[in-house]
Amino acid sequence: MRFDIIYSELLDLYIKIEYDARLHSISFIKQKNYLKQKEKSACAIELEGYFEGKIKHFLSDIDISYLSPFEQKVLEETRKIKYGRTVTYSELARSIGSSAIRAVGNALGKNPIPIIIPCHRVVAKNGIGGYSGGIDIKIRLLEHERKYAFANNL
DNA sequence: GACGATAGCCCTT
DNA sequence: AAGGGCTATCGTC
Repeated sequence: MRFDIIYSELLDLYIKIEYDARLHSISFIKQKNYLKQKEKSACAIELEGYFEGKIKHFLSDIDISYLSPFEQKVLEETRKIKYGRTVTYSELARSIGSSAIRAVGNALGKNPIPIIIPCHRVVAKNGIGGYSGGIDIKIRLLEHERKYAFANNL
């Protein structure tokens, strides 16, 4: 398993990206306690593009095979939400043929690959809902996407 | 069984 | 308008 660290000005946080052949996890960290990598993964480059408002969808291969079937379904469905758009927990549940609205929230809370799996685009019907990494991150990501959503292509 | 990143309804300030 | 209680719903632990 290898990892990269990048810095996000938008969030004022470092982001750790763990991967082997496929992307394994993304986590937000306050301090860069690790050495800088010489070579960045494709995913790290994509993420940097994302924070510049240039990248609007990700091509990186992900590995979430160790999660339960339900969780995988929720996260795969979340991946289909387009840049700058939002969907409610209940809409997401319905789209996978379930009425387990709260279970959807739980599954999203376990998302090991935030941003690439855009769980920040899932909101409550009346309000913003939650975010494991901290609600301020969710708000910033959504504002950032609103800002760039209509800049050019999708 | 209890607990949620829900939702809807029905109160009370 | 905002917040609390109650209930339905269902996948995890």
